Amino acid sequence: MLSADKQFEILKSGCTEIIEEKELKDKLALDRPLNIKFGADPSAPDIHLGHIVVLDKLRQFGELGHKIKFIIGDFTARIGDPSGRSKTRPVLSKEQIDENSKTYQTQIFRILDKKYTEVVYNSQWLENMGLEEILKLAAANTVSRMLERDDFKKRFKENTPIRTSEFLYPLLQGYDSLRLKADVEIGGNDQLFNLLMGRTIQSRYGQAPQAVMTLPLLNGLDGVMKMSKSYGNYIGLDEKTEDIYGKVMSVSDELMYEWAEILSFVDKDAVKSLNPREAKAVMAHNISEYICSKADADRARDHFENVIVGKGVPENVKDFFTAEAEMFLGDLVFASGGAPSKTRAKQLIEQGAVSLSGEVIKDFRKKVKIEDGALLKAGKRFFVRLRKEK
RNA sequence: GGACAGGUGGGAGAGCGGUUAAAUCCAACAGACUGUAAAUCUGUCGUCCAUCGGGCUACGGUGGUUCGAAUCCACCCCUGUCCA
Repeated sequence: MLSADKQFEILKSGCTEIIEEKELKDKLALDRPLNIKFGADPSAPDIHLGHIVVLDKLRQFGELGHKIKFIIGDFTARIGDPSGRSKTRPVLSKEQIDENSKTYQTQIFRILDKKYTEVVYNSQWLENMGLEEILKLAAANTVSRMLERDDFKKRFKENTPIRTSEFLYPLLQGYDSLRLKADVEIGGNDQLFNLLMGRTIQSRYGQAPQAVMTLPLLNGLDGVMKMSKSYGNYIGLDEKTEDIYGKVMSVSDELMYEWAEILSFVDKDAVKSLNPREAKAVMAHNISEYICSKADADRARDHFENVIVGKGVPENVKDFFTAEAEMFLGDLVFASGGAPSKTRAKQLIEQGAVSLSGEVIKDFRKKVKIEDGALLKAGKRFFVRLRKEK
């Protein structure tokens, strides 16, 4: 193991806050693998770029020889984490949560190594918790302290509902720390309150409080709200590399610089010195490579330059089979999946977004012959090759 | 338990008997332009049939009043405020 000072130096980089720095140093000096806790809420199945900030930090811990306790909050997901919310989260069914946790795991192990990671479900101890225990736990905090939380305060002020159950969430999360004997818990900036609750609970039960480490939140594609599945402004780990690359390219110049600061694997110097167009391409490549692979990232870049910038045709175009000899263009666009409805197809066509074998057609009622191998394009990104069904 | 306010399209938020598929803003999509799927400008933005145009569905739910309802009435469900 590296010396405590060395470890601390590595771990500290990129953090927003460490509580307390001295405590963390002391723990590292114990010279044993520490229990590093991270809780994930399986209310949405997709891991996105925003999660990577934290996952990357966990990876560092793991590689330094510590043990990652990756909690799937399957039980707490039934309450819904109020953090950073302006609304009560929708409560999920058990089935949905199970489903989500599965996809979750396959995704996290693309970044974390199984050798230092242990996955635990908090339903293991929360499911059969007795009322007596719950009451004891609930006594660990006061209503006014709960209302000090910014998100609760806001909702309270704006008269949006706060369920009593939501008050339990941080307490249960703190209880998780107790059960896992967590030495350190890390999470996003918005988790600060929940993380600190772990310390409170641990102390109350006579356990040494965990050190807390928070990492910056990544703003989503819109550049305004934090990246989140429910806002639809995210880049998912499971997306096609072409889409990941493209989404990064579509980010505003401003957001690009923000991301470059936060994401450790982006070549900051290059991004700062190049012009925005080039800088964004570098960042898009860095991110694609981190999530997928170098080969995929290269392919995505070529695709982008060729198809989007050069208005060319992608290499692998899907086939659309039909037995018809001729069709109305509008129907063709709809049937081939180029538009979600016929009305949409019509609109696309009238806007000049549809072309057949390179020729733009603006008449959605035009009967077009289905020629084997003809290329249909609808909008910037939809391509399909027509095939005659025998 | 009582009094009051409110529930509108992906989100925010107008409308309060017909001229409203429903203002406006945001998001989304398309086109132009460009250094980019940035920015900017223009357009589109329920759905089905129809190349004019015409249906159907839609304003928490169910029923009702009316020639006609998102708009009025009744009951129900949900949310907030104040009082207890």
